[in-house]
Amino acid sequence: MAEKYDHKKIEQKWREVWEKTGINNTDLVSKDPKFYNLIMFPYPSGEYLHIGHAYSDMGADVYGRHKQLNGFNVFMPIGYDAFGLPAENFAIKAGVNPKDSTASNIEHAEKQLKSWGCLFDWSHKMTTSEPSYYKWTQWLFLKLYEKGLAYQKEAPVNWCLKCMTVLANEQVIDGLCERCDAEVIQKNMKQWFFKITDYADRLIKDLDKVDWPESSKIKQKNWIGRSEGVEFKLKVKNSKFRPEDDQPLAEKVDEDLSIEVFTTRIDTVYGMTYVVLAPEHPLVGKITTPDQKKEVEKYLIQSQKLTDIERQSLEKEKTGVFTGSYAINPFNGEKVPVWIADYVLYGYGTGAVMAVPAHDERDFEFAKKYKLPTREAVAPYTKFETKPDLETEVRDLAIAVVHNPQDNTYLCLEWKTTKWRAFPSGGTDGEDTITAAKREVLEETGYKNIKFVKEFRNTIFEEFYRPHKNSNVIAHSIYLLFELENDERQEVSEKEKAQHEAIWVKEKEVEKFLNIKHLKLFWESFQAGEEILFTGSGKLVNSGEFSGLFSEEAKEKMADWLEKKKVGKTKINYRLHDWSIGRQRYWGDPIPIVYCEKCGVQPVPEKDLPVKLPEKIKDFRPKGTGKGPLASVPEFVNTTCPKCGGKAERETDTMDTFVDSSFYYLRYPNVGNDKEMMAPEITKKWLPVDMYVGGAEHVTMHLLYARFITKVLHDAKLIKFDEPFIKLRHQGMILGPDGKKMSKSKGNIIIPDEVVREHGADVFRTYILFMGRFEDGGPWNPKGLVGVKRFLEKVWKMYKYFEGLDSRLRGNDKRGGNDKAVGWAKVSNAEVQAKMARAIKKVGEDIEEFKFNTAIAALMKLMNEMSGGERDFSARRSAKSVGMTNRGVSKEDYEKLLIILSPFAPFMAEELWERLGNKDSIHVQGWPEYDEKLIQEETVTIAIQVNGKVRDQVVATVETNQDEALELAKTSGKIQKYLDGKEIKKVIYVKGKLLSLVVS
RNA sequence: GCCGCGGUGGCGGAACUGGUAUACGCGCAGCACUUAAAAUGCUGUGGUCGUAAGACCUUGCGGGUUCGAUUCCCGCCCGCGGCACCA
Repeated sequence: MAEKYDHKKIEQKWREVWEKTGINNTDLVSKDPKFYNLIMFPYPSGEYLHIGHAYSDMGADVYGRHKQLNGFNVFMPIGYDAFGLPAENFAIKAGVNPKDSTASNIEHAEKQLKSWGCLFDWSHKMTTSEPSYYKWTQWLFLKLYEKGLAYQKEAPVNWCLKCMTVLANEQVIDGLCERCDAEVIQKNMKQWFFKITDYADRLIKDLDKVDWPESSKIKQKNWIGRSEGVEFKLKVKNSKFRPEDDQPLAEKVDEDLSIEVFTTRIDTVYGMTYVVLAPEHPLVGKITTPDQKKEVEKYLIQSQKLTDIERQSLEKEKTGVFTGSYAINPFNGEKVPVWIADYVLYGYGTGAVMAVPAHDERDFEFAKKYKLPTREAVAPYTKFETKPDLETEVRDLAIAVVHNPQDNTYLCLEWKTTKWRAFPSGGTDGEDTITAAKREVLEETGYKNIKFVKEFRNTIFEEFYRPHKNSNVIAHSIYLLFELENDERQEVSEKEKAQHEAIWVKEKEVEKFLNIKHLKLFWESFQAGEEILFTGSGKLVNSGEFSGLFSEEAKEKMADWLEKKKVGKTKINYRLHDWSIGRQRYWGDPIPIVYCEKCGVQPVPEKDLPVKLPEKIKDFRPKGTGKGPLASVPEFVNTTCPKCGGKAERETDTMDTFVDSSFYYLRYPNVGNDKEMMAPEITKKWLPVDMYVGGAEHVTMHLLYARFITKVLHDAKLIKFDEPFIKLRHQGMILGPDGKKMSKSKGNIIIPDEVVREHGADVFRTYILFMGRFEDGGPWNPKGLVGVKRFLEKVWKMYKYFEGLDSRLRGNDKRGGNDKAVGWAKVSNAEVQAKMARAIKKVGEDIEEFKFNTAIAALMKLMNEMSGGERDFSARRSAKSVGMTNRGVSKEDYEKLLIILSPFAPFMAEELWERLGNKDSIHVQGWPEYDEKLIQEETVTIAIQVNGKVRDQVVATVETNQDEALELAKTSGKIQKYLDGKEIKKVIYVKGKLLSLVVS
């Protein structure tokens, strides 16, 4: 029988059989060890499910199937995230009700999903836009409301001009709406928020508990953006104050007015030369002096006009205006001007900052533009190699940087013994630095005529060992630039000569060999004579009682100081904002709140849930009035107060879709339960999720929200765990055949439906996972797919040998009579057994690590080993017709191959399994066992290296020891050639791997 | 700018904990089968030089550590993703 592999027929057949037998419907109460294998549920927004969905689901499915073969009761549920802006926007465009378009989109998605051969349990399907689901979304809202975690506040929110709704920060990309790319502006509105910031610390800390990609953990940490610092108050001199006034400070201080600032660099506070308020800061009006009023108002109007995109654009030059007032630095009592500038954000910290231009890039830039002074407070400190036993002296050091303008080189000393290089330098010992430097140059190098150019004004500390003095020094280094006037030199003393040599070094080399980190940093500024900016940590200077401390220590002491003086305290700030969840749109869960004239804000009682979204609504399009379309449905809006029974109105905002998806994984095992959101027993058994697979783009949104909600429910004692997803893996992106991101305009889209139709799901699955690393994705190559197809067809063809195996042994060589050597033996030969064992191990381990590409490579290799190899002429006739020879493979071997292939090609494996005469499904078999002993190769090839290069290979056993290996090596003619007349100085032996000989 | 990931044959990509770089697949070449083509199978395939044996070179670039580096360290270049005036 030469039946061709017909994927359409086979896949259709098994889809029906599996659906009928319900093989993938998980029995949630059965006792097997459970495995909750979850994919991010699809969002049926109108486009077909794209190749990315297929990639993710297929990878997760292979993993799940492997778990199933290893005895786990695998639950792989499926559902639809159906509410929200994209679905609604799609409906508006199509001119239909979102309910209808969503239904038809789901219908198509379902067909696609079912064609992929995944373990989806359709009996637990759910859709977030159905009342049976969103009842629990509303229930969740009430829980948060109860705990004070859902609240309303007037706040500047992101407002999409096109979608005409509020967006969460996470949904604003580069100042544009994530979904429609329209401009997003800031608007002040009363909004519903979830207090995710209360959980910020735990959301960071608990990342340690989960097995997630490290990069995703880092992304979440950065997104939350915790920063430790201090908040402190600066008193403001009242508005009548003039800088020209020279009154005692105390008299001028307005005790009631103070500016609170937040900083993470309190160690630089002595470098503060001005203070900046954000334009929206409430103090702006109070402290602006009459003569600055005009200017300030002009500036405020001007900055309001800017959109967020413009304001945040880095190219934009910083602008600001002086208020006329001054603030007092509590540390030194100094008065510094207060400015207004829009580079300070009102939404972060206190909306005001202390400006330290010497140590902050933004302040530096601003100060430069407005000619504000700069003051150094922290000096760089570098520790080079020192000798621990020696004493360390502290001294001022004059360092001479002598430039030769003739050839643009610099004068350096190279120590003879250590090759240590440095500029000529010497202690000043109270002497004038220029004189000291000149003297050192003369003594050490002999150059007589050098001209002083300038001194580098920043302090630099360096700690190092001086070979010429055999001592350690902490140097307060003063760099001086000289120019060489002429070559005139005097004789250098013998003592100096013996130690080092004067050399001229090219400009580029200077930075390189001196390896003086901080000088390098400043080299350009130094040459240009510019002021420098140092943003690192170091040793404090010009900082009163704190001078001499290192930054870290100073931060603590200064915070203590502030606390003692009661003007400040340590404070932790987050970039993360509370989650704005209200949407002025139709297609979402109504927020279960009513407003009563008498009782105020009232939550809808649990028993009245769900608050149904009215289905018959004339116009569901957004109005842009700040209120959602539900506001124009009186039957919805008008209700009675749950408390007093009086007249009341419903909240007309709907919830952000991310609320729906923040708990869906909890709901899956509870589908059908309309009494409670989570039944304790089943929830305890199935959660948390064991493996979660989905795109990395959800790290800062969905995954963060889901973790937050899980923690809230944990704290409410509704669940025992506080992390929802134990393991997380991301799929990479599948690119078009041209290596570019797939897009309609580029015309490089691969449609999953077409791949299934043309090649079948098995080829699709196997190819897409073979392409490259799962987390990397890569370009889709139709030619590469051919290779995978060939491989599967080979597996298919092999079946012919086993057809009717029970009645007659295949391949019995009728002519030669030597069935063992050439035929399909009943008992497979040892070689095949060993290769099989290795493949079983490798494929299993690789799937476990999501290394599907190498697992498939191992399967291909096994197939080649089982079918290819030496030419078998006795079987030639069959080799011709079926395209392969053989190596003595038994039916059992073939079955094992099918089992380990089945996660990748579930349809074909099932079909062949059945054809071999098996009654039950291949997918409920056990992962084949193998004998560990067979894994070990008994003979190994040992590489022989001579002086690091492989020169020959010898065959040995795993047991071969170093001496034996050496003997073997010596017998090799190739090796002898290299050993001839030489002495073996060193032998390194890695058992079973290589022998490395060092000869000379 | 900051954070993260990556750079390996003609191409997609392998490589344990520092131990024979290029597994597996594509492509290409030769052979077999065929009247022929396709399909299939077998063999070969990093580069340069060489008739050959072989030699030398090779994991983005430049240094370093090591008997030995794709792997570790230092300094760069390029690509991708995220954040972006967060004080």
